[in-house]
Amino acid sequence: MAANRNTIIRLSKYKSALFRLKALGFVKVFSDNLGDAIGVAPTQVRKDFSLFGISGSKRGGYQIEQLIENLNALLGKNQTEKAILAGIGNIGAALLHYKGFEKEGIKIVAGFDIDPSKYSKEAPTPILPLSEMGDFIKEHGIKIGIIAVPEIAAQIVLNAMVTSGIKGILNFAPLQLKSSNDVIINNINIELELENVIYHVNAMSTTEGVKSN
Amino acid sequence: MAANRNTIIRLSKYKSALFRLKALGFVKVFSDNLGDAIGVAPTQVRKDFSLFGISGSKRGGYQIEQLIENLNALLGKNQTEKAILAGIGNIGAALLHYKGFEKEGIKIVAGFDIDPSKYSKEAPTPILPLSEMGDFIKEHGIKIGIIAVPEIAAQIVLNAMVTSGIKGILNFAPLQLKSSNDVIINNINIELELENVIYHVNAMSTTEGVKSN
DNA sequence: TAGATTGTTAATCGATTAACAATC
DNA sequence: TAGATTGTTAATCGATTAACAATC
Repeated sequence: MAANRNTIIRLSKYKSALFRLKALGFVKVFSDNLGDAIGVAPTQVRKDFSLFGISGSKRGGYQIEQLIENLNALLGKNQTEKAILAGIGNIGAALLHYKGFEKEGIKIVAGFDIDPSKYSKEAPTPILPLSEMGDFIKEHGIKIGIIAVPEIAAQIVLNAMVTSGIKGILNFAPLQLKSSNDVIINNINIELELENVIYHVNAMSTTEGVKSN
Repeated sequence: MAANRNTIIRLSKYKSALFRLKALGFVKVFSDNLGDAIGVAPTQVRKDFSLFGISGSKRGGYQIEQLIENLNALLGKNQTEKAILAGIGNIGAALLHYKGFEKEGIKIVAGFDIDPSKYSKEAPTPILPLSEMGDFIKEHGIKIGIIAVPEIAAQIVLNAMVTSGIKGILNFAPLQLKSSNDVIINNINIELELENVIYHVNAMSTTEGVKSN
């Protein structure tokens, strides 16, 4: 009934699809089109919108422009969201330079690491000692943290973030992090996702007759 | 009933937890412990195992060593799995150097890009022209591909992979890729996951009374 | 108007959890 | 044996989908 994780993920997907449609010059859209675009049933689309009080017109579908505005308001994309990043290793450095965040209104305002050779206080996005992270979070009122430190350090970094006021975390360390339930943690475990692909590929080739080879 | 995505993800998580328990010197484990470890109900654990014919002993729980073996066999982790990577940008380069795959028996055997300055045929993991990807896949019988190219190139790269025989894909380009249903595609959309965290943080602070601030 | 599409209620489906007999 | 834990069936829960009245 409520706004569960999958519902929100779908809202974000609708928004991406709407931007693409808008870029193509479309002005209105039907639940049918939008369903096709993100691979769900049209009823699902209408149900999702109705859940958040977004309505279209009975015969004319939804106005794309207005729908985007509604979704932006809902997803909190009307102001830029500041985030910090802990761990400037492989993944961390990639995230730091990742272009995709900007268009979603997300800005990584600082990175933190324990390795002094990584520090660069004058960079556009400064890299600072991990020991300064807590103060930085408090001083700038940051709510969102990204964890890209090694597995062994992840829980400690998490605790430091939460203690200083972080409320939402995207975690790339390959373990299930735990915290009190007034903190949102979203775990992205790349190994696990790849392992999952491999499983399904192998399962497929054994179940449904081996092809070619 | 069948082995859906979430079930497999849980199996992988059990396996990680079991490795940790084993490292701590434990020999056997109960569904209760394992449930705690990955945050699910003990019944869920037993159900999952029973689904794959993994059984314990009525009074003594499960032998960790044996359980790991069972899970490895199931998840196809008994032999190394070869994968290729398309797109050596921020994310691609990070994945190329990512240490986590090795311990899961996954090896990226080659990277591909269109930028000649990225090529390095002699590197331990060679970076080759994207145009050679198809032949490489066929020649080495690769089944798993990772896509880390820009959004605009993703569908083309996907098609090239599938045409050459790739059966499973982990996609980091921020769009929902589509293919025939004998190809497994697992989309990791980092922006979307972060946006999701932000939504829930904002939703929380408005619903459950703003705290401190 | 007739036709098409929304919005919502009811039905279905699938996954999780509870209950409990079997048994170590 | 008594107590604890598995394995599985039945119940519950939640999310998706179908159906259809309202209406543009």
